[in-house]
Amino acid sequence: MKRNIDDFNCEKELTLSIIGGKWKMIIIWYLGKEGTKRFSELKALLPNITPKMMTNQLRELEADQIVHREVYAVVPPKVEYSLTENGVTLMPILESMYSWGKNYMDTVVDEEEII
Amino acid sequence: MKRNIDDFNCEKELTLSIIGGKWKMIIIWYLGKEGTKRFSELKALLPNITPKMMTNQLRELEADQIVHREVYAVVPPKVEYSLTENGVTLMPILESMYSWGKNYMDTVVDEEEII
DNA sequence: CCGGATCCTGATGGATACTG
DNA sequence: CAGTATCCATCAGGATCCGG
Repeated sequence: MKRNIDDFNCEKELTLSIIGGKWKMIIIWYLGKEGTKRFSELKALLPNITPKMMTNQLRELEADQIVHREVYAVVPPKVEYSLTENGVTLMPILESMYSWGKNYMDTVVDEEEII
Repeated sequence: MKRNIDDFNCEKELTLSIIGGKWKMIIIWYLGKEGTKRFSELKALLPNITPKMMTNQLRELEADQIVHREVYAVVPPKVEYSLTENGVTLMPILESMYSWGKNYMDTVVDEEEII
């Protein structure tokens, strides 16, 4: 993800650019809730994700220092992913978004047309 | 923004789909901080936005019941935008994202290469 | 078993000009 | 003043195949 500092109107946008990817929030969520996961364990939690997208999203989160990637030089290959300290600090925000969305669904969503 | 309920892994994604537009967060932010604004007042606060995008983003926020649109039948035309109660409840999340992003910038961003 | 390389598409956002 | 209309650029996300 190219990121130009001028693209941000303010710090909120930076935050959004980090968690805004299609799968990033659930990845962070699971790593935060369940701790360290191997590539295949994580993939098992995200039924519809392709390996490519997993790699893609994990790499971006790694570049943003949200996720830590630990490679073990063993056969068969073993790679473990976990949250960094920065990543852990995101959890409260995800919690807020979770409960806001939950409440929103109850009060608004079932009144409108969802395709 | 088309929104299919099956696209959401969980409620966080719903929240993201609401605030995730290019300009939505700043719009909500300003309406929350400064209160009711006319179209042109809001546009003046967002230097690089085009009228089309303003309309676009405001209409989506209106459909999601985050923003209220009040039209006055006068000449010249006058339209005022304000946050709904639902919109106001988003402010704490934006505050969190703001301070997280601020802190992140101090601790991480200036260490890495930003193009 | 993990994930890189390549190619492709549709949604999203932008420029510019015009209108009730 | 408060938008529309039209056209176009970009890129995140996905399919598929390949490699260490």
